[in-house]
Amino acid sequence: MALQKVKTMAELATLSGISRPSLSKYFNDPNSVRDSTRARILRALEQYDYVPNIYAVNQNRSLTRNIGIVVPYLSDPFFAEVSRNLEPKCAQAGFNPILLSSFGEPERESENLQSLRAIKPAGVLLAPLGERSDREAMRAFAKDIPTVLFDCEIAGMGEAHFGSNNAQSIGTMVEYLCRTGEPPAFFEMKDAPNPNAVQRRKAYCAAMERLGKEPMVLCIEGQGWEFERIAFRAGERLINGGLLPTDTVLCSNDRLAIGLLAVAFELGLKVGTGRGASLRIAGHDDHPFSRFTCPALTTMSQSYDEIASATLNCLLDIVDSGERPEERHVTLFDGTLKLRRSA
Amino acid sequence: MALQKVKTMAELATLSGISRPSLSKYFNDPNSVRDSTRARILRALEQYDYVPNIYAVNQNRSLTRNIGIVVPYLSDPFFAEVSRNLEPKCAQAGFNPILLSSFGEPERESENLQSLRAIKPAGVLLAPLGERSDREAMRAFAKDIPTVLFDCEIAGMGEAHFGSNNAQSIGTMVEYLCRTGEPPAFFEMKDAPNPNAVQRRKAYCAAMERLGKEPMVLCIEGQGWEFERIAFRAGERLINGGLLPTDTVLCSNDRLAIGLLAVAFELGLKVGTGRGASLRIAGHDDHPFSRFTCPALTTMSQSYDEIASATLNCLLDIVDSGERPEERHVTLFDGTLKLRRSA
DNA sequence: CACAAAACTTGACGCGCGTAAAATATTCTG
DNA sequence: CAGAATATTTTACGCGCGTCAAGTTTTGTG
Repeated sequence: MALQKVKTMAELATLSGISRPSLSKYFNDPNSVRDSTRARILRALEQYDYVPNIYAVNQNRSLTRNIGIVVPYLSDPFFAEVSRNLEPKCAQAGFNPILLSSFGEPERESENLQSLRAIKPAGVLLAPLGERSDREAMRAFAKDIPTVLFDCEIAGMGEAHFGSNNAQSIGTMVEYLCRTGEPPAFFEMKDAPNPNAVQRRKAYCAAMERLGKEPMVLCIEGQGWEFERIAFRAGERLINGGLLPTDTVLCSNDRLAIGLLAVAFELGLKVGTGRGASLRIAGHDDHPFSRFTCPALTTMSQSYDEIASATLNCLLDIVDSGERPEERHVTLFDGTLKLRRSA
Repeated sequence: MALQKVKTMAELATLSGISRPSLSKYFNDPNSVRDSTRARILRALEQYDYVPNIYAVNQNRSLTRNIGIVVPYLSDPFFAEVSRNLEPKCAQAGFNPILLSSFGEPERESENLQSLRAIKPAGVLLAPLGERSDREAMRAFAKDIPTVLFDCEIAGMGEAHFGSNNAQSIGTMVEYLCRTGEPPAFFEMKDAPNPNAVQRRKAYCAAMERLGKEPMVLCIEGQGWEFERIAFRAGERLINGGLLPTDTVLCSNDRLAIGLLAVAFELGLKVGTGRGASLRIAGHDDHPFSRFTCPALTTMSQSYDEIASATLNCLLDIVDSGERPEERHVTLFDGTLKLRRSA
């Protein structure tokens, strides 16, 4: 703790007897100097408290060691979890993650990209808001700075995309629900803020038709990201009005399912598969709270970790190689069925 | 969109006919130049696409316009909400918020403070992990950089503290529960990671004694931040073992209550105040999900917004004035009772 | 209109570090 | 151990901007 503070590299150079360019090389890549030199530097760093001034460093580098991470909503456990996975991995690769949330607002998303520009990041991991995103601004951004999309796909945007295989996961769920009871209706928001929702509806319809059933889509009104509340209100109308076409509802995502479960409970409907139950509800995403709903929610889990890792690795490859891939790759991960009590 | 990109201030100076020092003054504080000059600069900025290089700017400033925000857990809706409130307010005050989450790990918290050091922020808003925080490192940090604590108090640390008035809020809840039914037992984690928990237990005991009741503390085992799961397991044992001393349980926070509600449901216990209900459960925090639990959770709400604003304003005052306050102020906000169905 | 005060321009230096070129030292090869 | 190959040191410049000092212009006052 009694380390002597050293402010500049030049000072450290005179104190340690190592030339400043060598120190500079070392801090840019410790392996770029000879073993013996690295040992000497490490010894010096044990003795003196020196950290390179990041502002001076970045001023002279066209590419910084920053990686921007832009997500639509930090409160959403999916993105909180993804960012948690991402941070240490960035750090380990020698990059500095900068986390920005758009809080569901397209203006905020554009601002985030704008402020990232000022930071000159080596690359950006972007989960776009979706339909409401300013595509033009985003495209311009992705052209200047290597950008990899995850979660939400926007065709042709960025160097690659990583997300969940909605066709597979919704298909699996529909197949399960049909096998074990009445075929499900599909519960979704009309103005879905996210292309995943559209893909999931299509996957639902395709799966139903494949199984020879008539698709039943319950398209509810509602704006914004307060999914639970929107689902609660709509569910109230549907249940009270006797408008549910079947006793099984597959929700486009867990947060809608949580709202629907809440209103079913409040209205005295027993949800589940056992005797006495009059409604089955299933979700999609394996939201952290879904195992604590009443009853616990049957859902499709996506591997947060897998998606996060793959996205980051893709970006790191691009950054390290210094060249953008010619082809844009799309990688989708299969979900797995989480069988719980609600369906 | 056809704006000509201008890279340096000098270039902008020659193009616009305004001297570079004047431009520099303008970018540091638009009001520091004469109205007519400002108008000319603004006109130039409409014509040319210029943004000061933040690295060059910050290199020459001892105090940057960055504000660090360090929270224990971003997945936790309280902090997600606080950070959402904070971001635009920082931006409006001309500061750049940098959000860092410690993900419940003390090492990560120390690393976050360390990396903030490198960024030389004007100030930091810090919600410490609590007991497990590295106090020595934190104190050293707070000595170097103006730091204001929120949510979790650590005596004497930082310039000020803003949090919730646990004595008032728990007192209010205990009083309500006693008035409307059996006196509550208090459900909490044994190794609470946060001083708020300790304060809440004390507040509970004090309130019970004030009302002439015997405090009943249910102290459950469990480590980490997976509160729902911990509460679920412990609740299972308590309920199955018939170990609940009363039909009313006040949980130290909503996430514990959510776990307890889930297990009560699973075990077939009816929770609520109506006839047929055999258990009342109350929480604390007004977690965003608490209105969608089954039944909806009665809890104490804290004003996220108020706490966030007050904390930031305090820091901005310190930063703007450039002087640390002599006295350390502690401000606690009262909670309000959210009466729902669970108690 | 004269004069002082305020704002501006010109010119110059420094911040801490990346990086290039040339000279010197070290390590490796046979 | 000689010679080549590789690392390091020395020296020097530039990055884009903050900021200072001196001189010039503009503004406001009586």
